[in-house]
Amino acid sequence: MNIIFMGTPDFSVYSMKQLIAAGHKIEAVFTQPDKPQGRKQVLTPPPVKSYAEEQGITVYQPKTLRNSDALEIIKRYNPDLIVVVAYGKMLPTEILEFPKYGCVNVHASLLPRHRGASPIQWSIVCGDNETGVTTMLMAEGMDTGDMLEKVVTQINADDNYSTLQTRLAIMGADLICHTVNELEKGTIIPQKQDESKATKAPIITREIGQIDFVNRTSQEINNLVRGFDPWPSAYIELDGKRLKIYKARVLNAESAEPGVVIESENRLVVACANGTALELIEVQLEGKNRMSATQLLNGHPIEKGRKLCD
RNA sequence: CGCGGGAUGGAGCAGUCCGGUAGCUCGUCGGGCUCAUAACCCGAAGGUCGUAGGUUCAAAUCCUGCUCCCGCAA
Repeated sequence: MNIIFMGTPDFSVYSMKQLIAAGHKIEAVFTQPDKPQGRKQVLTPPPVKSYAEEQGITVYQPKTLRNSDALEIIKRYNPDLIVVVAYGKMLPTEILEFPKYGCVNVHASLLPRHRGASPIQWSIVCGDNETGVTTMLMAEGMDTGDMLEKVVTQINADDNYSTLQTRLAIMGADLICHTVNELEKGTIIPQKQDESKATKAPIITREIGQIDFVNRTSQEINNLVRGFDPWPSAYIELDGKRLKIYKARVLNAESAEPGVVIESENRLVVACANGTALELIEVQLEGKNRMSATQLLNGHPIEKGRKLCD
């Protein structure tokens, strides 16, 4: 098949590579414009662009697809199919309807659960036991298209955003290749999404990572820690500085006021809601490197009984 | 030149404003206590204070250049 590929982050590169390996011809690539990144604010190309250039594929980085320019480009290539993987822009109807086989999206959740920009993080934060990848025929709404194929994976206790993202990217790459082949053969019957079961996975912002010991159980907080590792990470305020939490452990119920430090000698344990408690294991203080809670306590003693959360 | 924090024995920090014999918590090693211990007690080793230069009788500390790490921002 002749394909136009649209995607931006590393997650997308997996699918793109696999499609090429499967013998599909990627005619052109659409990706987000280069953005300033890092401490020096250097203009950096998205991973998909770097890979496309390696492969000698033409790259387009329009600010928007909602004008005639984008449609003209696509008409010129006359693709059989457009594959969209974490592109980060909505496609207008004219583009959605143009290719012979339509536009297929790879979405990193089991739709209709977690529609939106950050399905992987939210699946962990919400405490889901399983998640997966869904391919769908794109429609106008946000991830509302008819579903084509799904694969499922368990979310393990030691999964974090990073590990799950990599696993889903690999699964997604295999799935999209399979879906494309099946589409070509015409053997898939698209299935409508059950609107009543739809949930949203809005884009992640830093503030969502703020830990609330008072109103959340240690299990919920640990999910937040895992879902936001390594970015943007769950955090608390400590002496006016931000303390990121990268690794924690859920402990048995303790009868203590939520938000209070109940152990601070060799390890750091904080009481949470509903009689639960969380041991902070790996942390990072603003301006410092990542360290164990024990190391933190060596240099920054924290009194037992202190309240860490308002 | 986007804003900001930092570099001090193996680890995490204090000391820097107000120059003058480098300290704390841990780790390591040796000894003791104990049925035993990751617990406790006693003792020891280990630092050209990131780097280059300057000021000074004297610099971790003041001044200047450089390198590296990190937070914000994405």
